Amino acid sequence: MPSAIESLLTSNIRPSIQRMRILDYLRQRKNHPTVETIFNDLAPEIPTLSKTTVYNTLQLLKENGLVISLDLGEGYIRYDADTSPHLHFECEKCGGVFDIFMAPEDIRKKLPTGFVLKETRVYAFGLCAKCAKLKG
Amino acid sequence: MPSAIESLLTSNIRPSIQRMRILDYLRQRKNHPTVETIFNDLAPEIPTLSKTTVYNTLQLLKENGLVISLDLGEGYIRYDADTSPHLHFECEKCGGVFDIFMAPEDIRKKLPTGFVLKETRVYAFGLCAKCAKLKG
DNA sequence: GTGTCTGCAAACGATTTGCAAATTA
DNA sequence: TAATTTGCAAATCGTTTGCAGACAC
Repeated sequence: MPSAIESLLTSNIRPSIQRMRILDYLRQRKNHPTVETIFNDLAPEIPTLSKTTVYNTLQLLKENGLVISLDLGEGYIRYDADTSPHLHFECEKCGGVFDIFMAPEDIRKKLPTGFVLKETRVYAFGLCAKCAKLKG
Repeated sequence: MPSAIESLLTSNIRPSIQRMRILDYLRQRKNHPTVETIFNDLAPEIPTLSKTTVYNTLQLLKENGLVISLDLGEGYIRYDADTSPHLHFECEKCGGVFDIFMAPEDIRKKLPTGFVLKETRVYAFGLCAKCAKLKG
């Protein structure tokens, strides 16, 4: 995995402090954070940071394939620096989002004749192992 | 398939004109309409209809399992009176949403030990057969 | 210096909420 | 008439946009 600055330069993105830190943050914390979370966590070390910059940067990173976005119907969008094909499992109890490495290509076979698959979004909801045990 | 009024009465929902027409509309047009579409199409025949009532009714129908909702990340929610397990294929060209009858249960086998699957949302994006042919 | 980036403030738009009038049992 | 339903208007909130100042090459 190339460093954040290397990844940005490869995509011809100017490696500003804000962009490097946001990409680094997403690569370190793999818990699919929201704009709100990213902003709150980085604001202390970048006091002048604005949410607009977080939005702008995430859109830029997404356009360049450095991150993907998840819309689990919560009313906001989560971001993930792991761009490999995998699906997301949201625990309905703790709200945690877990990565499940199944090939979404399995869906391709089921498509009607002539359809062309470009992207799949597979979201699963339920309980993670921890919460399933605790459940009364 | 019971009639709209029968389905409402079975769920102990008062069968108002608005509720019957909205449920009927969803059962007839299987194109996964939005609140906007439903409102615009029904407003001529129910001149006093408000969007609030469409929102209220859809929420009520959803809570009673008479419809399901789809969030394809478009910024608004679509509704579907077909509550049988199936996935949705959105054509990136015409925007149409097609039903694909694959068992989402296939995902269950891939979950880590201890995880409990409650719901799956499988969305596929690409081109429908018609648009794939037209594509230059 | 010229173009890009940042960030404040305002705008946007789908959805939700408050509440009074209308409807139904 | 008492409980429910409707629908207007305002509020909400994540996200987008306009633009002026800050920064980089």
